[in-house]
Amino acid sequence: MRYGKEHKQATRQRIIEAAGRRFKADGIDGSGIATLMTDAGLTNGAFYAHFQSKDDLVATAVAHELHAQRESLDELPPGPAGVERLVREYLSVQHRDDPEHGCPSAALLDEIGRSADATKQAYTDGVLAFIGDFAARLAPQDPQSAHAKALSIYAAMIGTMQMSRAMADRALADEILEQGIRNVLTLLRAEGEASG
Amino acid sequence: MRYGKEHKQATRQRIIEAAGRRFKADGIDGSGIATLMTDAGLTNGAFYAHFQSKDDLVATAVAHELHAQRESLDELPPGPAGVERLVREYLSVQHRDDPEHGCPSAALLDEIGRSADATKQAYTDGVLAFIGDFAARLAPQDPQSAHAKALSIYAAMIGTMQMSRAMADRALADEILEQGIRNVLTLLRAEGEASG
DNA sequence: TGTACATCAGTGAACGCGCGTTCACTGATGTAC
DNA sequence: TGTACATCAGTGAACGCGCGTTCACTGATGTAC
Repeated sequence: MRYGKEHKQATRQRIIEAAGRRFKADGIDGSGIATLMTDAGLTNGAFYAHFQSKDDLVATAVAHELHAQRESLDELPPGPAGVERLVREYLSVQHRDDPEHGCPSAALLDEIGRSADATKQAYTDGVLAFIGDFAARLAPQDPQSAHAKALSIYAAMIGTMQMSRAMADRALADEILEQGIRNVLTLLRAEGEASG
Repeated sequence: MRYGKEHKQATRQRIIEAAGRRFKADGIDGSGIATLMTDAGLTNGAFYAHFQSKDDLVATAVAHELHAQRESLDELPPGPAGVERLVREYLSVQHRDDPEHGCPSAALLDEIGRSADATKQAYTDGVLAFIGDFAARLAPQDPQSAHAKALSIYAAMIGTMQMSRAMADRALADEILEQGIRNVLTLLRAEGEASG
């Protein structure tokens, strides 16, 4: 099996994307190398031709997930309508019931806090870039002062989503999302309080 | 070794409390039975005299952790000063750097969302009781309408703490806590918006 | 154009280890006489 | 009061299994001649 130059890069990318999904679905500790490689259509042995270790893949996948989340901002309409749509999509039943395709922070944040330095560094870099873009949408004329507000809103959405996912009762879980939407929209409309 | 009637109950309680701390420090998936039992001063074999399975202990420990968090509310002074102290203690550097003795939701919420039904049920019951007491502190004359506000604030604090713990840079992590305090105090002072 | 060879992405078995769980056993204590 | 026995919380070795990681090997393709 000898392939063109792009082939290995494409395989690596396939592993990263499959791993991102699997991590979000089953957790980092809950996802083994053999499963991750099967997801990518390969066998376990090939893993170490692409990554130094599981930690290496985790950091890479976390960076990729946040990059994708950041890019998804580009698909929103400009202005407050776009931000409101983001909030409603984030705190939706669809997102809650499909963590595999959802926010990496909502799925993995407490585990990332216990991870190796490289993973925390990848998360830190990724979240700062995401929050930067998010702040630019909140206040295009003064994104810097909107940074704190963007971060508060992101943190609130993460906590709310995790709480909804942890509920044993579906009606209650739905209610938490609805209250979360109202709460975040209130935060959005409030001017400046959290940006000091 | 034959002991009095209280002995076995006391041992069980010791396992539950040690497990709560270990889970919060290393995660649920990251804590093995042998380690948990060593923490409690026992050997692995004794575990199944106290619990049906690891899942059984997880559900029991989660319930215990939320009960303890609820009881910690009793130590606060009454009125808004007590609530503000809660927020400042929750979003403190001490709490961030000592997850072992901290909030179970901040340490474990995404993992609980992926756990067995019994664990989610224990979490649901525990969090409702905690939020009920918290709401009573927010609005002693109308705790029911404060329920949504209490939940929003708790979710925001959880997300903020997890975010701070995931930062690779300590100054940035500290800043997130400070911004979180300002944000939550603003939410507290806002009247009614999130309680519809 | 046809053949021989080098490359190297991917295979699959194996490594030692810790996992959750089971079980035959121990031995300090409470009870019976 | 002293001895024999029953109890049962706790021990520690073992179970099969999946973990992260290593490695000798395969075999399709690109290159050299």
